[in-house]
Amino acid sequence: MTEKLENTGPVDHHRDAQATKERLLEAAVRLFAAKGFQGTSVRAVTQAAGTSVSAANYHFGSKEEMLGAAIRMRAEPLNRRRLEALEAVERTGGESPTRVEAIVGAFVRPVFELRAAGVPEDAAYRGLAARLYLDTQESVAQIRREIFEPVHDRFCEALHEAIPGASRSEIDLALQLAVAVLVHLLSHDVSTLATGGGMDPEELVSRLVAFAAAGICAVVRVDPSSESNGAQGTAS
Amino acid sequence: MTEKLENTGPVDHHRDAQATKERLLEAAVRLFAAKGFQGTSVRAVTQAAGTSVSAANYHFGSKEEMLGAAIRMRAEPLNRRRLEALEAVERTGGESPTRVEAIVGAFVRPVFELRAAGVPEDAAYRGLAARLYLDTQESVAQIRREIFEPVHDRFCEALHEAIPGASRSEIDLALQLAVAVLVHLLSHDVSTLATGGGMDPEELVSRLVAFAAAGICAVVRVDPSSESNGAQGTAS
DNA sequence: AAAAAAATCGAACGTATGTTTAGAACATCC
DNA sequence: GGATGTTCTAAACATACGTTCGATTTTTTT
Repeated sequence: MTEKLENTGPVDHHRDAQATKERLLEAAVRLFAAKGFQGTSVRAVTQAAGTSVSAANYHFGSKEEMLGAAIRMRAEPLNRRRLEALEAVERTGGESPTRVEAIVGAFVRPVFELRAAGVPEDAAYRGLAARLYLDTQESVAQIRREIFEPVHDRFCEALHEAIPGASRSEIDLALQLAVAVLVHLLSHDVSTLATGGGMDPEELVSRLVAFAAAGICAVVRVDPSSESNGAQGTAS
Repeated sequence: MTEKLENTGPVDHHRDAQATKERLLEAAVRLFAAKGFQGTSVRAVTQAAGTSVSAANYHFGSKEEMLGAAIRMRAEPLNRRRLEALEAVERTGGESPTRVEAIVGAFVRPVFELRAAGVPEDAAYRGLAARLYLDTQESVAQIRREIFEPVHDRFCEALHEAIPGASRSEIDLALQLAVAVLVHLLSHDVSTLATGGGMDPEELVSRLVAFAAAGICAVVRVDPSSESNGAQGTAS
């Protein structure tokens, strides 16, 4: 049992205490984010962490469990901040369109504020979270569901209350699409997108929130009987 | 040199003519779509096509080139239909919000109409197109740019004309976010999403178009000087 | 200080990968 | 009908992968 060790202070039990496990986790976050799960070998992670392959399997048992541990480490502070922000929104009232945008903001903004919250290497984690959403491999999808589904459901409820007329499946679709927009921005380098387009990152996030909130409202407002909605049907 | 062979007609050079190459391409589309590029081995493709590994490398030279050929085969009809639909929209006038939705529809709807256009296995290709957008591996990203960037630029121009007040970078961001929404719907099984939510696929597509169009309009309408836009800044 | 447990390492195992090679079947051309 | 080029195959190749094993070092316990 090497599970807990609260005092991460400057103890010199041996050369670098249990730093190996932490170095492995940080290297895992960075590499999995940069090259994906399948694209990253255990050897690449251990090499980046300055240790051996067997050390990784000693601490995590398998590559998949290593990914799970790396994600859990970073996802928990994110989930906490998201729920905090949502509760803050719920305490202050507001009309429907404004409220939707506030809820979306509570979901989106914490991702970009991890550094401010004291969690380092946030850029790498953003990439990892995006990977999590994009990977369709079952073992990865399982980790994703385990970690993000409770928070997703919680935001669904909040949206449902903010948009009383909508059905549960409409809300669910709307939130899924909003998440897709966020993930897209995360999977591409945010700073590149911003500077390339002449926006500072904060403005980029605001526009993302505006896009998603407007989209959600639009999805939900569609009349359930309308069919000829777009430009052309099956024109050829 | 086995490069070109224009006469794809019913010649019976030997037992099944050049059917091997086509069987390889179809198996490649299906498997790459289902399990991604890295997750699909050359052997899996050749086994599904009922041929040998060396046949694949004989026809394509490498795994990457096999992916490229598979994508090109399916992407060209899609691109053609998208541009046709866009031209149809441009011939008919319309005010800004309606016009944006029509342009988005011209981008989105052809993806779901490939079967109607006579291209089989469209479901598999939808998955492959989504993979293309999600994969960050450079060799895959290169194929994506080569195939989709011209069409993307064309739609950017159309949106730019439909929304006169917006800057080029705003339009680019808006279209990227719209693409993200489409890709998300493609990467998950559309029919599953639809039946699970009690919508028929056509309605789902209409809602997707509505989401993206509303989002685009919202992104572009943001005042370039506003900053306190969302719900909370860095509350904690 | 002796014994026990935990942590780490180098090396190996078995398998799977993308690619290459040498040659067999087949069609086409002179 | 033999020469030629195309299409395909089985086998081998070299490498990379995730995991396991035995031994060694370090820390904790007694």
